[in-house]
Amino acid sequence: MESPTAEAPKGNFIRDIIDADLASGRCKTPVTRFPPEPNGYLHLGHAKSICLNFGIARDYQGVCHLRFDDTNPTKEETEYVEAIQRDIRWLGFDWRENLFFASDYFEKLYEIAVHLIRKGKAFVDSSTAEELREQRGSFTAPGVESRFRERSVEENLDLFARMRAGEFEDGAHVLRAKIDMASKSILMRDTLLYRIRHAHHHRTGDAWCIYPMYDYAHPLSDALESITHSICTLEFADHREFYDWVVAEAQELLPSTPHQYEFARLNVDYTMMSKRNLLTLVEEKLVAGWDDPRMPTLAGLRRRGVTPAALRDFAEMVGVAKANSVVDLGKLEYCIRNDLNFTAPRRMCVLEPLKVVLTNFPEGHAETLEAADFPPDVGKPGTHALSLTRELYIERTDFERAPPPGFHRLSPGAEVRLASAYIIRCDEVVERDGQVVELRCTYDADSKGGASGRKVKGVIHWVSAERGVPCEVRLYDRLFLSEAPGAERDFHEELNPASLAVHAGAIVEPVLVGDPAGSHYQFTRLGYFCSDIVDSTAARLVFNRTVSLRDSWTKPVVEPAAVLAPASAEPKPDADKRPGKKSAGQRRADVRAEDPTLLSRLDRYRTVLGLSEEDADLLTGERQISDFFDEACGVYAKPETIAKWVVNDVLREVKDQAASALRLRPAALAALARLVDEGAISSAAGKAVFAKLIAEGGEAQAWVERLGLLKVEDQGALAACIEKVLAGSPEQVRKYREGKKNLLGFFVGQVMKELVSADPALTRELLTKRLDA
RNA sequence: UCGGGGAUCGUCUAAUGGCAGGACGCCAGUUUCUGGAUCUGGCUAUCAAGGUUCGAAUCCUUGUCCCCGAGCCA
Repeated sequence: MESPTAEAPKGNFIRDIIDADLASGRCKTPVTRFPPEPNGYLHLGHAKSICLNFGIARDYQGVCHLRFDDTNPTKEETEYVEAIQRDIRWLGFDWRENLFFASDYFEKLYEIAVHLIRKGKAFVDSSTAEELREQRGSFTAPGVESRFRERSVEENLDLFARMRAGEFEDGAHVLRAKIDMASKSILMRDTLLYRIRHAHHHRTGDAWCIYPMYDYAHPLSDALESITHSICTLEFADHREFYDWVVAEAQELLPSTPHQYEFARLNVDYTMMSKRNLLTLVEEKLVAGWDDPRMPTLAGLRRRGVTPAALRDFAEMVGVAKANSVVDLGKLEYCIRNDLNFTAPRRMCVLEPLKVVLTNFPEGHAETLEAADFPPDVGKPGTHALSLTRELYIERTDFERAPPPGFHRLSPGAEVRLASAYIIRCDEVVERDGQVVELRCTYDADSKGGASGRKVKGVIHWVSAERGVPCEVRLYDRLFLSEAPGAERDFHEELNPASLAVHAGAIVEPVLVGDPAGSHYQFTRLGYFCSDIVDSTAARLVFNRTVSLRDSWTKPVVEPAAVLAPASAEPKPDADKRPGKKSAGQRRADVRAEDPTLLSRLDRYRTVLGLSEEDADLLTGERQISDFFDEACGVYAKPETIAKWVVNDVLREVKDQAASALRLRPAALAALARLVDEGAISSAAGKAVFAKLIAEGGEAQAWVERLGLLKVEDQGALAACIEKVLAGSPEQVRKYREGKKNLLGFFVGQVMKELVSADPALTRELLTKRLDA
C-alpha cells in the first residue's frame, strides 16, 4: 500500500522499435534527447516527452541528452534556459554531463553548409521573402525554381561567406538546399537552411548574424551527438524526409546516422497547451505568471502542489501512440490523489467558519487530543496534538437548517462527530438577520475514540476558535470553460471567470505554522493542499488547493461548459463538396487508359477467365502484376485460384517494392497454389510456404519438404495432439464448456503450434466434436 | 486539391492471424471517525461494406471520417 505509483513502464511502439534495433544490432544502447526551444516554460505536454525520452534512457541503460534548440535569437532567453533545467530536475530526471545547445554547433553547421555548397547541394538565394513564398507552390501545384538556383559554387561560397561576415541586411539572402521544387512534399522544395538575422543571441552574443533553420540544425545536432532515436511529435513527420536528406548529404562529416520517430502529442481537455497562447496569458496578465497555479506549466503545477511522481505516473498512464487523442483531466487528478493520499498528512482547515459553542464544555479550558496524521488504511504512523475548546469553528456548509434527505452532517437536534474528538448535538441555532451566526451544542464526554462504542453517520472537521490560525486558502477551477480552448473561438472568450476563489477568512490548525513553504497536506474532507511557495509566510499562511477529494455526495450542479453559449455554427468550409482523393482504383484506370494491353487483359480476365469485376480490375492496374498473374496461370491453369493468391497475398508484398524485385517467381506461386488446391498441404501450410518464398525464394515443393508440411494422414497423431493440448489447458476447457465458444480458435492455435502440418479444418472439426462430447 | 499520419469501451491504451485485455470514469454493494481511501461485482468498444482464411481488430479491396503540412518559427 506504501507506494501506489508503480511507474512500471508499459511498452509502446517506440520501445518496440528500440527493442528491434537492439536485437538487430543497429544500435548498442539507445541515445535519446529532449530538445526544447528556450522560448517559454515547459508544460504538461513536455512532461510526457521528457518522461518518454529520459524514461527510455533509464530503462535501457542508455543516455538522454538535454539539448536547447536555440537557433532563433529573437525569441529565446536565458531565463527560459534556467527554468527548463529547473523543471526537468524537479520532474526527477538527470541529463548528467549531457547538456548541449544547438548554438554550440554553429561553427560545425557552417562548415557542413559549405560542404553542401561545394557538392552543389546548396545555393544562396537572393529572392525576397515574398518571391520565395510565391515560388514555393502549393499543395497541388509544384514550385518553380529560383532564378538564383544555378549560381556557381564559387559565387555561392563567396556570398555565403559574406552573409556570415555581416555584409548584408536581414532578408537580403538565404541559403537553401538544392533538392526538387517539384517534390510532392513542400518541405523538400529547396528547403531553407540559413537566414540572416542581425540579432543578439542569448549565448553566442553577436558572434553570428546568420542562423540555421530548425530543419537543418536539428538532424545535424542529433547526428553530432550520436542520437540513435530522435523522438518528436506527429507534426514533424513531414520533416523526416528532409531530416534523412541532410544526414545523408552530410554523412562524411557526421559521426552517426540518427533516425526520427514521431508520436502523438499530449492534449488534455479544458487545457490549453500551446506555448504561444500560454505566453499570451502571461503577457496580458490574464494569469499571475508562468507559475500561476492554474497554468499547465510545470512551474504552475508545482506551485499548485502537483508532485513529480504524480506527473510521471500520468505520463505512464496516457501512453505513447500515434493516434491524436485528448486525455481526461480526471486522469491527472486521479494520479495526484493517488500519490498525495499516501504522502500528505491530514490536517483540519475551515474555509467558511461557523461558530459552535459547546455549552457543557468548561470555559477557559483546552483539552489536548491526539490526531492521527493518516487514516488507518494508509498504514503510516504519526500523530499531532489538537486542542478542543468551548468555542470552535465548523464549516458553514456542514450545517443545514432544513437538511435534505441523506444529509449526514449537522442540523437542529442532530448529532455528528467532530473528527478526532467527541460527538456533539446541535441544541440551538442562533440567527441574526436571517443568518445563522452560531450553533449551541452539547458534547458527549464519553464519546471519545472508537472504543466508546458510539457511532454516528457524520464526521466533520473543525478548528478551535481560540487556537486556530487565520489563513488564506485559494481554490482553483479549470482556467477554461470549453473542452478545447481556442479551437472554436478566441480563447479569451472561454476563460473561466471562477477559476480562482479566494477564502481569505479561513482558519487552520496551529500545528502547521512552522512547516516549510510548499508542504503538502490533506485538509480533511476538502482536498489536497500545498502552502504557496511564493506568497505564504509565517505571518500570513496561504494555501493552494491542488485537487479536491472525490465526492460522491455533492453532485456537480452545472457543468461549467454549459454556461458557455454555443459557438456560432460556422460550417466547415466545403466539407460537403470535397472532391475525394484520387483513389487507387482511379489510378489503376489511369494506368490502363495508357496501356491497351492491360485494357484488353481486363476484358479477357472478366469474360474468358471468368474473374470477378474486382479481381480483374486489381490484376490489371499495373503491368508487372498482370504479367505475374499471366505467367502463373500459364503454369497452373486455375485463374480463380491464382487470382486469389495474387490479390490477397502478392499485392501486399508489392506495396513497397516492384513486383519484378520479388524473390517469389510466378511459377513457384503456381506450384504452391496447386499443392494447396490438391489437398497435399493445408492452406495454413500454404501461407507458411508463401512467406518463405517471399523471404528467400526457391521452389514450393522444396519448402514443403524442408518444413515438413505435408498433411498428416495419421489421424491418431492429430488426436493425440488434441488430447495433449486439452490436458494442458484445463481452465480454457472449462470456460469453453461454460459457453465461451470462441476459445475454439485458441485451441486450434495451440494444436497448430504443436503440429505444424495439421489440417486446421480437420483440427477444428475434431476439436469441436471432442469438446462438445 | 496534393503529400503525410490516424480511426478499438464515455476517455487513454493493449492484443503483431488464435480468449478483444488493462487503466481512468460510471453504476451497485462492502467497509470506514474523511460522503476520502479500500474491497467486491457490474457497465460499455474493433469506422463501414465486401473479400481471403478452419479462424480477422490484425491480411486484401472499396468507401467514410479525423489530424498535420504552403514561417526567413520550432
